[in-house]
Amino acid sequence: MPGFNSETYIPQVAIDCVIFGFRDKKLSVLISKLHLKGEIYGLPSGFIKQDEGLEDAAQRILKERTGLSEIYLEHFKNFGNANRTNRDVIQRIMEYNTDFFAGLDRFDIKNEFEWLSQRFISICYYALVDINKVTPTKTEMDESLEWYDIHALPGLMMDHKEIVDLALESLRQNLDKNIIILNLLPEKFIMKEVQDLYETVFETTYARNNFQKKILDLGVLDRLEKKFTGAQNKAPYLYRFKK
Amino acid sequence: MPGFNSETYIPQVAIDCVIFGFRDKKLSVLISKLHLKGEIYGLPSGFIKQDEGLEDAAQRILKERTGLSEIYLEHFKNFGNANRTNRDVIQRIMEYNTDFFAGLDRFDIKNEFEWLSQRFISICYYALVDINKVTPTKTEMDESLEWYDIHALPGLMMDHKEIVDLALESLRQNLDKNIIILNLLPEKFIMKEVQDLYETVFETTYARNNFQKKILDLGVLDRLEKKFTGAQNKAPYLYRFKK
DNA sequence: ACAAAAGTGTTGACTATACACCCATGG
DNA sequence: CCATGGGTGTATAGTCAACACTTTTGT
Repeated sequence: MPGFNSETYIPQVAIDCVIFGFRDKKLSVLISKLHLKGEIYGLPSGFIKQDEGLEDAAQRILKERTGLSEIYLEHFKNFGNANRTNRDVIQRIMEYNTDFFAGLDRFDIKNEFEWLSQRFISICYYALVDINKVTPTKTEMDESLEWYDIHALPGLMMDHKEIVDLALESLRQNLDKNIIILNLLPEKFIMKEVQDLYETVFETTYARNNFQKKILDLGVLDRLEKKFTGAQNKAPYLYRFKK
Repeated sequence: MPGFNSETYIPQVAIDCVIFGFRDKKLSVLISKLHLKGEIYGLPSGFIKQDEGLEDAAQRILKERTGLSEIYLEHFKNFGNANRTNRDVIQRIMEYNTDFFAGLDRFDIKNEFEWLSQRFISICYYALVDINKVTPTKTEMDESLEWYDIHALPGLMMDHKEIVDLALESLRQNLDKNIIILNLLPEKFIMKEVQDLYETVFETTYARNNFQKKILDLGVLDRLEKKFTGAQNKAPYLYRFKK
């Protein structure tokens, strides 16, 4: 385990990241499973180094898990109830992993666990990534790090489910205002993919022709060559976001 | 000075509040001037107690300064650059107030100033209050606590000007979505006051009749009795927000 | 030639804004 | 009875969704 202390990290403040990806008409979130026993699932998270800005910390956490730099991310909420701690989770880990901890130095364990069981404020970001570019990379804490359909998440620790729900709500609101959807798509895409994405995020359907008109009228897309898929129908155009 | 330490407060995290009030077609913000020499102006702020939630801390800070409870408030941004400290301000205070500090115990000063000169993350809220109900109340840190027109603020310490600007931007966005404007108005008001408020916040003008229609069509107002002002014109109706 | 799906054009409903008018109030 | 500002109705323009039609592709 890494050395957690207030020399290197800001105490009592954590960053939690809801990383959204989109594929096959499904909106997915990257979820980590701890490599200790007890079936503990949670959002990718980390702490803020003393010599590091908030967004920098989030970008570092994201880079560790996805391999990507300069990810689009948005702060959407702080969580900071007075009784907001990891203690339940840590208790459970201790119970399920007595064998593992038996082999470790008592002082080290005490140190780490004291840090982790503090009352924590979580600064929460959601990130939008091109799922094709991501290679989920486990940290030393993780047994697995995988995409889960946002509607089929495993049970998450602490209030992480609530965090995901709020991230989705926030994403919806921001999608209406800004053109950030591009971050979830590959560089070139067809209009149907944009429509699928919107329909997935908002859980509704749109009329094909009106949707196309609405998006094109935004004036943010360049029309490129056609995409021949082999299907026996008219080939759709590829688009790319203007720079 | 109060005893700052990590037993009672979460270290390296502060709360800054932009408190908005409205009167005479002016949007105002409550600004504190430190009672030490050096002309230091800043937003009402404070720290989070270990046994206190984030919003609770903000409400406490607001109550101390305004006397009001259950104030409408909204978190709009965190500030957390790596080099974000009070050190410049503290340096200036020290220089301007050598006489004051000469009389104090060295250890106490060192303690307080070490706390205050840490690298800080600011959790920023804006609050909307009925300016008539507020009695600005100085804390022991303040020489004055007064309303300033948002367009005639004194020079503010650190990045507090930037915080105010972002609060205003955030307020504008939320006004469009939600009906939170009521928090800036007295219980009973006439339509012109609502229009003045919108025009002040958005720095524009609206057609009187269409504005009235738009607001009434929202269906959130109860029409009350007329308000006779003594002016030689038709008396406007008073309104109140529905519960 | 035909099925499937992409692209475009047209209509009608709804909404927002501009314009016009009438009404109450106190001097 | 007049100046002033408040309240309401109507016409027009602009926006958005429903419908209809044409085009392209591979079998």
